[in-house]
Amino acid sequence: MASSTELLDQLLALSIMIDKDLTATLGKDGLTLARTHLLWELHRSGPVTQQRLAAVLEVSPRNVTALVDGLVASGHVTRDRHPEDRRAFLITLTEHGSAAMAAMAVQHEEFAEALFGPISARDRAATARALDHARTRLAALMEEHHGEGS
Amino acid sequence: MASSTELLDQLLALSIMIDKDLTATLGKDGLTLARTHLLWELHRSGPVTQQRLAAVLEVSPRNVTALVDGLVASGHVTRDRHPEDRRAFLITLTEHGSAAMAAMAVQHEEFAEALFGPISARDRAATARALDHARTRLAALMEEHHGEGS
DNA sequence: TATTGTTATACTCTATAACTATA
DNA sequence: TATAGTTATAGAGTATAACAATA
Repeated sequence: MASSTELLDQLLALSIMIDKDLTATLGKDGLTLARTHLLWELHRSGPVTQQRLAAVLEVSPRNVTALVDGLVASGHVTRDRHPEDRRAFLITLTEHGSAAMAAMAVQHEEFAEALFGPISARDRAATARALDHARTRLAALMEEHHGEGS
Repeated sequence: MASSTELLDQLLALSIMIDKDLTATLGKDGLTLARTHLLWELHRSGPVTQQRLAAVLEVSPRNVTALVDGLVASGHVTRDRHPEDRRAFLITLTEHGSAAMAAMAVQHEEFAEALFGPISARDRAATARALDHARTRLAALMEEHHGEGS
């Protein structure tokens, strides 16, 4: 009968499993979730400044410095002076980083297909509606809490 | 049309939001996700040893020591000598910890109701089917990877 | 000899505050 | 004066390895 609470618990259980699986998979390539998130953004946007990355990833500039340090060391990105603003750096994917993101895009689709492929179109549509509704509601709730907090 | 990939992305986006909201909410009570997870297990099982907690939470015994240290300091649990095994400790919820978990159970249901309450029974059932299927498939995948790894 | 938990050590993610170089 | 990024400092979560006390 799927009560709201059961649904939430199922969602959380699945999230935790995905997180664990992803962490293990990335770990084999010497990557972490946080660093991969940064690489993924770079893949989507092209070269950007660290300030920009901090805004998009919603983490502190200090944190971006650390993440980029690691990714430079692992050869996934380069940190070059910005040609027009000598205060800033441009973070750019190396070939290695690009290849890793291209492979990840493929894996991502395969993963999605493995998890949800065999499900009926009708159930997929219903699930999309439910998740979308939950996301909208949660965004509203967080907006309220934000108001309270400040 | 909700492709598998779109569904996965929606799921991931919602997971991240829930995680963020939960972290913020717990933070107001001086709790963290990892410590709350431990408290929740204690709430379900009653007093147990650290070894037991390490197994259930799937983290290292060393990590449990650190988590319990924090929870003792915040007054959520007590660490008492096991009456029958002098090597071990029994971790027990204090009244404060019990009250926190009782309140959390209520909040959890309210949260689920806010997110999924307004969704039709039919869509909830379809979502439950989809999530359950994904969980089962993922468990199988992880089992395979585990075999490869070792 | 096996188990329970700790100390020692280390890595990652995260944040704030103070500071430097540049705009 | 404002912005980009770093150094300094700190706390949480996580892990392995070596060790103590007890079984």
